[in-house]
Amino acid sequence: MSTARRRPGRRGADAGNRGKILAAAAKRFTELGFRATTIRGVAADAGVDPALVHYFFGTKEQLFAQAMALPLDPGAVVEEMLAPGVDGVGRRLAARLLQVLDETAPANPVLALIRSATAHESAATMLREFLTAAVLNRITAALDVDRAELRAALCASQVVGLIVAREVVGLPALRTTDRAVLAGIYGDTLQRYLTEPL
Amino acid sequence: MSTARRRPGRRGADAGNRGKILAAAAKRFTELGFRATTIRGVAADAGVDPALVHYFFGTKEQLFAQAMALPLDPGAVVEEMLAPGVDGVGRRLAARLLQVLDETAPANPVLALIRSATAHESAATMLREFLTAAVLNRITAALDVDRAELRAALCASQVVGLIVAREVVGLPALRTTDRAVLAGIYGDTLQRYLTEPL
DNA sequence: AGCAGAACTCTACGGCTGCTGAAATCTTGG
DNA sequence: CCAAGATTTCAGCAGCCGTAGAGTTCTGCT
Repeated sequence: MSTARRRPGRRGADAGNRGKILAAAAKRFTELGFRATTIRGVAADAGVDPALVHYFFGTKEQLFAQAMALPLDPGAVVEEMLAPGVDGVGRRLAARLLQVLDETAPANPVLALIRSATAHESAATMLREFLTAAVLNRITAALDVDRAELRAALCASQVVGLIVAREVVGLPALRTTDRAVLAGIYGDTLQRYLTEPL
Repeated sequence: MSTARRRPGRRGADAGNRGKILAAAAKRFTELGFRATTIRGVAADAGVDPALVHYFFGTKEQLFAQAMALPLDPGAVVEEMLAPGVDGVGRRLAARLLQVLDETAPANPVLALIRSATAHESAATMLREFLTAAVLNRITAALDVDRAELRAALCASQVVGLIVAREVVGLPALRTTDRAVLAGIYGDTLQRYLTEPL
């Protein structure tokens, strides 16, 4: 039994294999990071020959860039955080982050970048640019405070730490404690990093 | 030229290859994490045949455990943090952490565990136990506060975040800002997590 | 209808990995 | 001084990996 090999050649009009590959790649990259993700594994998830992955997306690095590009679109979130004004922006950030962590666990794209940044320099760069330029610098710029870059970095360090401590290290207290309580605690920290005198 | 292969057989009485292998393994594990470290690479650093690594330490996982066990001995540090009393314990923790990060960069053992925890479950467990049981729980226990486990986890999240943001992501502001300033900011956060009402 | 090209699979190459068994060499105890 | 044991290298197995090239089948245009 078993192999049941499929014949080569073009499939039906809307095979959608390109999309399946992209989805499978995003999933595996987010859960395993760059290095531990294999083209063969992605292809297996998508029900496709590994060579097809290469045919559509080129090298593994190009696949990574394309699979990770889509899930990261923080523009709308930033607007939403800033809309109600400066007061409580830290709290809103923390609450939103915890919500997203719960909803997307364990396949959070930022977590994917963190995992990959370990062994893959370009992922570290993607993550650095995403954290600062795409999210936090926008917030600090809108708040018009001094030492904006430092404030953004402080926030990033607490955000990253929360993600890693919860999802990678798996500290139990961060999983069991009520989300609203955590949002309050971390919100105070972020608010201080953003607007209080340093 | 080159190969200049060495003949097999026992070396001089105090070849010390076992120690060389252990040191090379610790270095590579700390800089690259578990997965990206190869036995062959460790052997090359130690100037030794890869098979000798297996002869001394068994599997790669056993080598990891033995190479990482030594650098993590936080007992004395904890005593030192608590000695002057509760006031300013957060500040002392932050200052000490930043100092150690500077001195050991980029080969910090905790960073090694973080890198490895990505792809290696036992490293995640080691890190979790090290962070909570070996360090932070001792502090919270000595402070006699409520919600000790949560407080320890909060501190761990900020500590881990600082390490990752600085050493893995490489946020510039965290490298250029004066160490004392950072120690003050993070010290306040840790102090709040440890002793303030939540 | 016919043809260009897109989609798809097969096979395979070269390289790297952890790990093993055997042989070679040295040290040490008797 | 010789046997037993410790250390060290060699050679290689089996298994992954990313990637390339050639061949097969289907779609869409004319």
